[in-house]
Amino acid sequence: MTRLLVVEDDAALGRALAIILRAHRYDVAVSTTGTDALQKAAAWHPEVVILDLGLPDIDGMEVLAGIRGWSQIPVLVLSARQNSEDKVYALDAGADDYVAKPFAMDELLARLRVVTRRRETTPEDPVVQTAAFTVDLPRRKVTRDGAEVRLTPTEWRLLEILARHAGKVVGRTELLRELRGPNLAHETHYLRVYLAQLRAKLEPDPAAPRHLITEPGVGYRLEP
Amino acid sequence: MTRLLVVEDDAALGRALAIILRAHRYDVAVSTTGTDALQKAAAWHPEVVILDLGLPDIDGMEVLAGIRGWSQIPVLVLSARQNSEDKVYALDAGADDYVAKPFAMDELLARLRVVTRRRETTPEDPVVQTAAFTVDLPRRKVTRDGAEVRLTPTEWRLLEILARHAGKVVGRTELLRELRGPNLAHETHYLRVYLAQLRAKLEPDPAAPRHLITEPGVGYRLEP
DNA sequence: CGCATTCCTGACGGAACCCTGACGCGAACG
DNA sequence: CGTTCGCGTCAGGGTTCCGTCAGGAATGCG
Repeated sequence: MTRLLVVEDDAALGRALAIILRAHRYDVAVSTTGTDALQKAAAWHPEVVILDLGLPDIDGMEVLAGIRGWSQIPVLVLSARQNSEDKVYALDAGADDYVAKPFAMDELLARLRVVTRRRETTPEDPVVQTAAFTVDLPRRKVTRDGAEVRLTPTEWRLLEILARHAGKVVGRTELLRELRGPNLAHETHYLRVYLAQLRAKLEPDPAAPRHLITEPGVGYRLEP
Repeated sequence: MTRLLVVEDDAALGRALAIILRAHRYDVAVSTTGTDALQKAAAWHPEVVILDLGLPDIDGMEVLAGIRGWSQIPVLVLSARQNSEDKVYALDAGADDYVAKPFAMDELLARLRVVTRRRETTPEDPVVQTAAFTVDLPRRKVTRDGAEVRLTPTEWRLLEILARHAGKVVGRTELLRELRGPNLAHETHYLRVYLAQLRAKLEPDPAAPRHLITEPGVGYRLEP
């Protein structure tokens, strides 16, 4: 769930927003003051901030500046001011969007999706580690004792599948389907050859594998 | 200068926009039809698109979909429709912002700065360095041993994409989509030729590349 | 209109890789 | 005790993939 910080001094509106946003599967926290907002932003690390500029203690623009001082998280500004001057000021100060009140809820939700969509396209980096080697899936790299290991495309795809199911057994037919398509899902010999190649490149003692383990009669398993 | 494509069927408004935007140091091209917009987007590779939804030939939403089919460049939608329904539809279809007509020019410029700002900050470091050469993305320059290296436009675009994903592998199809559009995403030979040209200009020993590395069967990678 | 640069395609050599076959070994089983 | 089955190892032919060179087409510039 996406963590979302709502900064809104109007308690009724804040509660309403929180309810609707939670219904749309956001993990919502609400601040009613600027100081609390800055504190929550630093401590809770929300992934998006909805910021109403009208706050009781400090100016909303200062809250924005305070956040931008150390973070690039998306900030969507909400304000009663409609003149373009204020919009320009907020947008140039680092806001990712500006919605004037009164606003349509579905539009706010859509604009929220826009700013969060950008983060999602940057996939997280799942890295699988074992005692002997490290598999970096997004970078498509395998390192052993700090040095990069060169793998052929097929070797990599095989290791990738095992790494995605790290710790679990992957059936032979499933592996072969991914590697060679559904028609040749019974050529188990093919797997043995490539498993041997992977072990030769990655295992300290290829004859006694500790991480690329075969489950007799079933398939193979990558043990972290 | 930031390349900016304005898609606007109203010739007078299009010209006015172009003049103002050029005064703000954008490199502007104008399309008055949807087909021309799609063609220009693929051929000219603008960095931002301003898209009016009301077009004479094809629906503006289809233009948006056409661009989103192969590129993630920011698209700022301009429309006379004010109801939130249309806004939600466009935003969810991949638009980065939605400005309703009539609009204040300074607000449009501010929102333009927002979407371009994001592009500039996406790479962690806008300057990618290797042991042999330096790629300065904002200045569009490559230096090697202190001297600037002259690159052709295509060579630069290729290097730019690799630099944006520095350290990570970029798939062949992704590279070709960015370079030549979605239809020719299988001409891998084209990539080999240009990679060779880049290596000849940048690598100390082009026969044994250390930074412009090929990942067999997958794509290429720029190693810092 | 002529020149220069750049873009793109084709042909070719070489290297890397994929896949298959043959064989050895140990365990399970009758 | 012999057979069978599954697994691992080694090696080699065929093929794919990559890099290089070259040249015509297209484009931009003076």
